[in-house]
Amino acid sequence: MILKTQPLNPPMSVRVRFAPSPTGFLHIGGARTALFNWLYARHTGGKFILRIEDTDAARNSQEAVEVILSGLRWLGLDWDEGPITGDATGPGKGDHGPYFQSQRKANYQQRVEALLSHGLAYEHEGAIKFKMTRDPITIPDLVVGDVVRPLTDREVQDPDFVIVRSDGQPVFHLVNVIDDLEMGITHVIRGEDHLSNTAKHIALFRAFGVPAPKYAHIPLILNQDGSKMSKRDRGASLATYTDEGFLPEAVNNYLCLLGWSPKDNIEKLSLPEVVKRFDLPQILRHNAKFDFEKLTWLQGEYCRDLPADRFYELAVHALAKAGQDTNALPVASVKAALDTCRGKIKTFADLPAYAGFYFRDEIICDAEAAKKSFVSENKPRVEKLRDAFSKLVTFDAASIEAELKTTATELGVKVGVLIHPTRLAVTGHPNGPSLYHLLEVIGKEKTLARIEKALCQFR
RNA sequence: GACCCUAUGGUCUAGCGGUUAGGACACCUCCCUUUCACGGAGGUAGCCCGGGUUCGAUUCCCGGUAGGGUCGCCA
Repeated sequence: MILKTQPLNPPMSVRVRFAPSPTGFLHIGGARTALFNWLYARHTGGKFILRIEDTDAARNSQEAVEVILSGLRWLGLDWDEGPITGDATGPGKGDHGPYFQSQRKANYQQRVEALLSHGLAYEHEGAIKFKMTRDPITIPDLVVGDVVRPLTDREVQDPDFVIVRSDGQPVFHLVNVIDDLEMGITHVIRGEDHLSNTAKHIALFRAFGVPAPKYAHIPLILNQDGSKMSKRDRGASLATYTDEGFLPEAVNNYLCLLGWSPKDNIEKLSLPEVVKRFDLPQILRHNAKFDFEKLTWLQGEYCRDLPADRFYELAVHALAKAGQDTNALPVASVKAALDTCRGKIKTFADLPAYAGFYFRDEIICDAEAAKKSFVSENKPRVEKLRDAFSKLVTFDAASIEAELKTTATELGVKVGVLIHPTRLAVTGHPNGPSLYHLLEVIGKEKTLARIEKALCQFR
C-alpha cells in the first residue's frame, strides 16, 4: 500500500505583481500581462500586487496613474496590495508598501550602500555600476524553459551596468529587483521583451544573497502585420475598448485567448472559468497578432447575453456620449426602442448610428438605398400603405404587420416591396431593427409624418 | 554586429511519432427570414525550407530562412 505523504514544507504562497510605468495610457499588452498575473494569483489563491514604477518623475503624473487604476478596475482585475488612488503619497493597501517607486528611495539607497560595501558595485564617473558576472546565466523560465544568456559582443566590452545614474536616480533593473525582493514576489510574470534582461536581474538577486523569483515570460501581442504594437497603433491602448463601447468581459476573454488556450475547442468562457483552468506551463511561447475581428465577434456574443438593465445603462451612456438625448422620451419608450436593438448591435459605439432615428426627428435617407426604394412605381404603393396605417386604431407591431401584409396582398406585391421604402422613410437606413416593432415604438403620428416627408423624394 | 525567443490555413489555436491534421474568427455558398443580425447546413484555405533519427515525422535533433525581442545614466 502506498502511503500518502505530506510535502515537507507547505508550498509557499504565491505573490505576483503587475508593475506598470505610468505613461498616460494602459497598453493592451500590459493589460494582458496584468490579466495573466491576476489569473495566476486567483488560480493559486495567492496575492496580486500592483506597483507603480514611477521613477521617471518628469513624465509621470497622478493622472497617468489613474489611467492605469481605472483601466484595471474596468477589467475587473482587483489587486490585493497596492495604491488606492493615483496619489503617490496617498494611502495604499497591503503591508509591503509603499507601492510607488518614487516613495521607496530610502530602500534603494540602503541596498546600493550594501552592494557598495560588499564590493559588488562601484562608483564610475558619478554613476554607480554593478559588477556583472562574465559567465552565462541560466534563466529558468516556466514558459520558455531554461534559457542560457551569455553576454553579447557589446556587453563583453563592458559587462557592468549602471544601477544609479550620476544624478542619483536608480535605474529600472535595480529598483525592479529590489522591489520584487522586498515585496516577496514569488513569480515574475511579464512580457517576453524582458527575457534577455532577466540575466541582469538574476545577477542582482545573487548579489543581494537571495534566490530569484520564478520567471514566466509571456509572448507579446503584435499588430496584424507582425510589427510591435506601439502607442500609435489602433487598439494599442485599452482606452480604445472602453471608448468604443466594448464590454470588459469580451476584452478579458479575448486577451485570454492570446497565448493561452482552454484546449477543448471552446472560445467563450468567463473569467472564473479561466481562473480554474489557467496555469503558467501551458502558456504559449510564440507571439500573437491582435485580431480586432475576433474580439468584435466575442463582443457581439457578450452583448447579446447582457441582462436588460445593463444593456439599457450602457446604451443610454453610449447615446449620450454621441450627443443623443434620450431624456426627451418617456423611459418606457426608450426601453422599448432599445429592446428592438438588442442582439443586433455588436458594440455600443454602433448604437447611435443604428438607433439614432428613435431620438431625433431629422431623418436623412441613405442615398444609395433611396435610389432603389424611392422609385416612382413604389410611390402609389407607399401611399396606399400610409392610408392603411392612418386608419389603424391600435398601432402595435401585430396590427402593423397584419395591415402591411393585407396591403401587400391587395397590391399583389411581396411584403418586401412595402417594407424597404417604409424602413428607409422612417429610419433613413436600409437595415435596422424589426420594422413592425420599430414603427410601434415610433408611433403612428411620427410614422405617418416621416412617410409623408419621404414621399416627396420619390422619382 | 552579438545574443535570446519563436514558427500549424489570412488570424487565434488543438495536436505532444502512425489523425481523413480538430475548433474558432474572417471569407464564400445555401437555408431560415420584413432588412440587418442571430441561428442552421456546406465550402475554400494550413503543418516555413533542407538535412538527419525512425519502419514511419506536423510532432524529436541539426542547419537555414523568416518574424519578434534584448544588448541605454528609458521603463
